[in-house]
Amino acid sequence: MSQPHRFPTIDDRLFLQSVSRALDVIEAYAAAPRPMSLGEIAEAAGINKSAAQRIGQTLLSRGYLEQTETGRLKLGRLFLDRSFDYLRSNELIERATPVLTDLRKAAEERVDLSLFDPINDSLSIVYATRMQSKRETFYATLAGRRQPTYATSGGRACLALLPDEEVDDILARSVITRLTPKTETDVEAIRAAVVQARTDGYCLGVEQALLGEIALAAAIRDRQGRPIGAVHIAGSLSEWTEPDFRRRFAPMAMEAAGALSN
Amino acid sequence: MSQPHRFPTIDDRLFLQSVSRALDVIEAYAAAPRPMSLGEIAEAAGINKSAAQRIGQTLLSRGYLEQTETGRLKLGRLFLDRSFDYLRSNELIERATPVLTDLRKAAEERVDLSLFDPINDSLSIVYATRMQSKRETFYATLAGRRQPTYATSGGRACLALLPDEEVDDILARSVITRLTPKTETDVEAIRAAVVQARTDGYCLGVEQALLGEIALAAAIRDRQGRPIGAVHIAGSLSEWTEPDFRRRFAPMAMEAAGALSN
DNA sequence: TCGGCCGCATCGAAATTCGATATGACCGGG
DNA sequence: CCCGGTCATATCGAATTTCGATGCGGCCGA
Repeated sequence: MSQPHRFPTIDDRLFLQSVSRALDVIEAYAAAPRPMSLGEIAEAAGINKSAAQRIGQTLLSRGYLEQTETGRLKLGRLFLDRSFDYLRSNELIERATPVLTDLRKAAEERVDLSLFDPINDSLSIVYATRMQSKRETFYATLAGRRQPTYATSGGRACLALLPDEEVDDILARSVITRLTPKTETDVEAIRAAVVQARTDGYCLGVEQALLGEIALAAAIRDRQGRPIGAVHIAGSLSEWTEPDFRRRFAPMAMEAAGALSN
Repeated sequence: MSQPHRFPTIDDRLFLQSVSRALDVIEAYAAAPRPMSLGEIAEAAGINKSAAQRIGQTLLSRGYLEQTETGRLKLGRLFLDRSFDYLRSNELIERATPVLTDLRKAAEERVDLSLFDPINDSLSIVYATRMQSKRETFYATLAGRRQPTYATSGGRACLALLPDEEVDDILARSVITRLTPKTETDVEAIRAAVVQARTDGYCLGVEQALLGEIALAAAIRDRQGRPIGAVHIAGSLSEWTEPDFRRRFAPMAMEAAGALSN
């Protein structure tokens, strides 16, 4: 999922190998976040066992890894602390919270804030705030979840704010896979949805990322008019038809996104 | 807040200085999560400017730090990804999500899952899942938030499962400060609340951590009967009297915590 | 009982990291 | 208008720290 982020080119002389390898280790858990032995860590992170041992001990002593009864290593809860620091430091998220709370109350459906992610090549969006409705799947409640830009209403709403070349570039670099049987995989169709979103001011998607889900999002702009994130409203197809959902929630999402734009 | 976690004693030969210093840097943002210059980072993390430069560049190139327009460094959104991995890897959290969703629906108040944290000396609890009710303050919506064990209903409910010596030890090591004007700072009174929770099976606190808030929690036990976390229900004093809140929510919290214990 | 993997430990070699120092840009004040 | 301070960035020789091969005893399943 979160593969190659190494864009700010860096002077090799300033690059700390051991730090980078430590990051490789914690990122190894992204593929399968289960407890691992040193050997497994070494293989998953692409390092030797000695390095895994040193990094493991260091991260363990600092609380970023924890040990199971059998001595295997798993991710430590200190990552929660760091993500808290991040959320707290993000001006948009802080500003968005009361807006989303109101929106959640008015909509009575799940409301999310996602961040557009140029740092990760704009290929994915990250959910930063999630406000549940009645019943939700596990993942739909978790901040930090990533989804491909091309497949989510929020990602498409962000793309709609970019010039055609950039949209084409992002789509070209995207590995388009089916998240659900309904996921649109035809680039032309995705492009059309983006163009539609440009005139509508929001984007609607049906079962694009999750079966049974209808979602609608409006992009949040920065001072230069570039997308920085999106406000999502998501409901169940068992309760909503597409026209009803659109009519009811499009204005709400756009209003919230507008209030957060600047 | 999250100060000295270095308990698993470690063989110095296996300790990676540069990794540890990199962690010092990212933890420096816990004190004040604003963008920092290299000089500020160096001072906050207790390292020299050269080290700050190297670590900064390395973390930047990996996405764990981001750069403002002015070149200052701030926390990167990749911490969201890591916390997602952690949440996803935690068996209790996964198991708790549907239970909490139901509880949230039934209670119509804020519902939280907190983790008791022996790794941090049991001095604090961390919120792992937060399910908002109508209106909430910013921090009350964020996973990763820490609160002192002694001051929260969840922390006290966990303490109630421990033998007296351990309770006394934890309270003795706690730096007791007033989070609100109503925070109980008398150790004897806290101990009494813990004893009360032992017989009640839950713990109730009024404005202990947040003004205007009434909170109630029941502890989750592991197989050995030791506390691993707590289910919280929190409401507003403007809507609830203490007896009503207790009568209505104590059984619900205890049932949920019981279902998650084992 | 054997073989393989486990965590844990050791150690010499040297690559990697260290930290002092330099450069040029920027900013605000005198 | 030109200081003095701080900024990010870059350089470099020294040596500390990291590296990785190797060894140990324990555990588990065959």
